[in-house]
Amino acid sequence: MARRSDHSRDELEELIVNEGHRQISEAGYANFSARKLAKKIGYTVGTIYHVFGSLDHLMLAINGRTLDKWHHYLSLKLETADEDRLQVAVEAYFEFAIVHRHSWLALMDFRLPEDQDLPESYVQKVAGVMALVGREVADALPDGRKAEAQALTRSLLATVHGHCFFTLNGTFDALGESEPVKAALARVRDAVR
Amino acid sequence: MARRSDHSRDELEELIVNEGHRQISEAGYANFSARKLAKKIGYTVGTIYHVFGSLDHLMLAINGRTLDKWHHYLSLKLETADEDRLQVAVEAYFEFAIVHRHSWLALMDFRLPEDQDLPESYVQKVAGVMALVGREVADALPDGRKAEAQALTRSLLATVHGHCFFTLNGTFDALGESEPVKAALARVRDAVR
DNA sequence: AATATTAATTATACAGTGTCGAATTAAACC
DNA sequence: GGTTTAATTCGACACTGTATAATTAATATT
Repeated sequence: MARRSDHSRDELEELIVNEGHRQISEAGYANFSARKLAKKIGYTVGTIYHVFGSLDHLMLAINGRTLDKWHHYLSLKLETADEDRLQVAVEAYFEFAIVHRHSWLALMDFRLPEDQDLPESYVQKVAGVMALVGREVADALPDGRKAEAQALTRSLLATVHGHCFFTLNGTFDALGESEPVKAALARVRDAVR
Repeated sequence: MARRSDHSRDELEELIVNEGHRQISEAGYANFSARKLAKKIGYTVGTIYHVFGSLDHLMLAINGRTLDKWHHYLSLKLETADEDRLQVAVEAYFEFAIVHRHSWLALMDFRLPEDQDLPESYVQKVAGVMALVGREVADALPDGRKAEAQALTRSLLATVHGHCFFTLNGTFDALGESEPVKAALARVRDAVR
């Protein structure tokens, strides 16, 4: 059928990203398929293709949704934190990744073909998460070092990320690490003291 | 044909892993296919299936090969290093990942189904890399802190890994980080001082 | 030396996948 | 009411990993 008015273009986009995000959250990136998604929302693959152009673009939208949720989660946790805001940030980073394991890993596993680079909107979302953490890093830094805040934030994000990644992909299990959050926080403390 | 004597079972394994590793090195994990690999070495998919049982097991073998090469590379670099061995270790970590981009990323992107866990032989290889770095960390640590060496090594591996990962997957580009190795090394120095 | 056994290799089939263009068909326009 | 427009579906293509049955070459047995 054509130009069905049961969903506007925007509604359809929302519908697809929503269900796509749910499927990845439940079954993981490896088991994700556009056909299954289409069937679930009562459309055909062609429609998804028509709306997003390719699986890659759909994945960017789905991962973008994950970034939004992540930002929201971090922001919420930081809102209600008083003391030890760095600790809250690190813990929230881990919590989100562990609770939303599959969609968080999809964020890491998916990569665009080498010739394409990330769309600006996506980069903005990443920068948004960084800005959130960046404020805490800046606040925690002694007065003489405030200028380092930006660069240090990037580095600490990577630091925490590494610990989080090793936790989720089994490397820390293999190496006998049982308190990864504690370790990550210790590295952060080493850097801001 | 059957029981062809042009390759023994071991030779065949070696042949497959070798060509598989080469293909991933060149085209990346996403473009890897058992059929292409089989054709290249003059066999059929069935043979690969017969030898390795599944793509997952083949991938473990290929990634195992990457770990071997990585270990070898690190070990070589550390052999000829005198001063600043920690810096050499961090730089070598990055160098290998950048030069062998695709196979290094395959190491991170590939994941077994959730119910299976990594075979002992694979875990041993990961532990081998850790042991290599562990010695340098232990040496760099002040006398009073030698007991921390093991735990700290795990944490610093994760730290460097995070920086390396963000370098390769474009996150650092998005965040404006232009000297990731320097940043990683700074975090390491923060921790061992 | 001929035959029977064993197992490596191939052939074939199956149920999927993303992509894509042509054929529909519902809605909007005149 | 007829025509244009574009959303949706359909069908085809070239792949993928998996799996089993059919071959066939090497080995063992007689």
